[in-house]
Amino acid sequence: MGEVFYVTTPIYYVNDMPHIGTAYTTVAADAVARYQRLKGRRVFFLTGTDEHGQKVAQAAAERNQNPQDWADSMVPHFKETWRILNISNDDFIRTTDNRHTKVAQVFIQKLKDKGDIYLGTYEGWYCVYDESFLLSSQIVDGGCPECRRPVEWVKEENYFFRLSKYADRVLKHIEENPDFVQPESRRNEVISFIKSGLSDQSISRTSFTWGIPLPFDARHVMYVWFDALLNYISAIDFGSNMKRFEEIWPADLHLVGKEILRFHAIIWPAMLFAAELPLPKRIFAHGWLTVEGQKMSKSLGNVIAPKELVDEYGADAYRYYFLREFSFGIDGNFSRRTLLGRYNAELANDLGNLSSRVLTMVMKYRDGIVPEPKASGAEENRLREIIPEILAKLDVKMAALAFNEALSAVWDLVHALNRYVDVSAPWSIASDPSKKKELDTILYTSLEGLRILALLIYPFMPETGRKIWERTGMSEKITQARIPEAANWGALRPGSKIVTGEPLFPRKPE
RNA sequence: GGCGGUGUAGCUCAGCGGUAGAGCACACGGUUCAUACCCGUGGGGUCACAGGUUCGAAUCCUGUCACCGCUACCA
Repeated sequence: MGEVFYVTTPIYYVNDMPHIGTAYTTVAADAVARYQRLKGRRVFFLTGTDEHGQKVAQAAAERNQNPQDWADSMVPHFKETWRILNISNDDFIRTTDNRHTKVAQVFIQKLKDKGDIYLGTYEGWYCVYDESFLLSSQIVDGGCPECRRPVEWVKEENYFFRLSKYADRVLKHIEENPDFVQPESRRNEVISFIKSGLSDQSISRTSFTWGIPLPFDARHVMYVWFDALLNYISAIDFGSNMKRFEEIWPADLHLVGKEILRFHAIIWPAMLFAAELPLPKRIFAHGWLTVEGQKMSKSLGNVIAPKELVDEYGADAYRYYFLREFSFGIDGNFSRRTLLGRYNAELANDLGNLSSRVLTMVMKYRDGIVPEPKASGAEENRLREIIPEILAKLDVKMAALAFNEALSAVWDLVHALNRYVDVSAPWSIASDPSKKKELDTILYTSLEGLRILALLIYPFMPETGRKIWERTGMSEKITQARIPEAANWGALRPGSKIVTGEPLFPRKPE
């Protein structure tokens, strides 16, 4: 079971356009997926959209559209955003897909048959926007404590899921598996929340119809969260192709924002226990992004679309910035100043310039032909020795989802290469025929270092990794390369032809 | 109110019992292959504050202040 490395993003709610917060999760998931593929794992990387619920129905009604048309019109914005960010998802699930609604119905029927779902009545306050029931004590100034919108008094018949029945099992699982919910601070919050007592969850609605009908009572539609969580199994053919399902499930990693951790860490495991399915191996809640020190919100008008930044900096610089600047588990602040600063200092000056200077010298001194290296000296050995260390560190940091530290480790190689070139000073011996072998060795070593660097960069910046790889004269595709083998010294063949090109990251004015 | 976290160089943060660290910014030196880039060196911190434990505390304990998260409750 679960031979495939299965990584997921949340499915994004179609009422909002994708923004840098949405993309943050997806970019991180993509780096994980690409890194695992680079290591030779079979990977299944899933993202998608969450399309049911009252909010969608209302948004559609405001535009005189039916909900399906409205959702259909929103989905391309997500797909396009993932395309321009070079996201390598293997599938895109929509909760309005037939394959999803079928699975959701099969799943809920199974729980009903088991007696884990019962009919009850709810009377109380309800926030339409958040689709959540509220205690009167939670009401703040007559509004929802979360979104501040007015609340409604409702009385309706609902089906309930016996969450309370599984509370102890979920708690035990979280306590016995320290890696199940991360980071630790979030795990502690989840534990204390469960300990404070869980009540059964209302999982159906009758006040509107935009949802998946309950197979055992067509007057009800499924509560949007119950529906949404099931995307993780509907996309991999639960119930219809169990062979495939078992190859992929359980998920190795659910990446979520901190605001939806509770659904993933409590309700989802309880649902899986009820269905007698294995639990995901790990749920990681990342932090939120502020923009120039302020919470990102429509009312403040500071919501940033990824496209805006990609148009200016390119997809790879975008990806690099968001993975390098922030510590994944905690909140971070996006600012134009730090984006520009990292772009110029780390991408243009450090990496781009390194690539230029090495390739230019090979072109200039050896007509673009990869030279045959001779005996390694102390500086060559020093450079070569750090590569296994960096590989090891990269692996540890990627396992911890510490993308910023992983990239920092990769940049150790960038700096080491720049230092190597300086110390070796190939330009000082370029015109001395008696130093030909020495120059050959320096140029080969620089190129080979650059080639390996391309490989390590690839999960984070796929286009840049590919370009550098090809420019160093590698004819094999980087997509076929695997670490650690491809990171072994000496794969670059003397006699190959290197390629120069436009600067990878042209410096931008401050 | 309860539980938890954070407070370290101008900025962002790492360190979490053994002589204060990184990157950026700043200053100086080297170099000229390269995207006016790279490499090296340096200045800069009573590690929030006050007590305590210890041979020794940024690191452990207690208290205070500030900010943050989760949660509860009163009106």
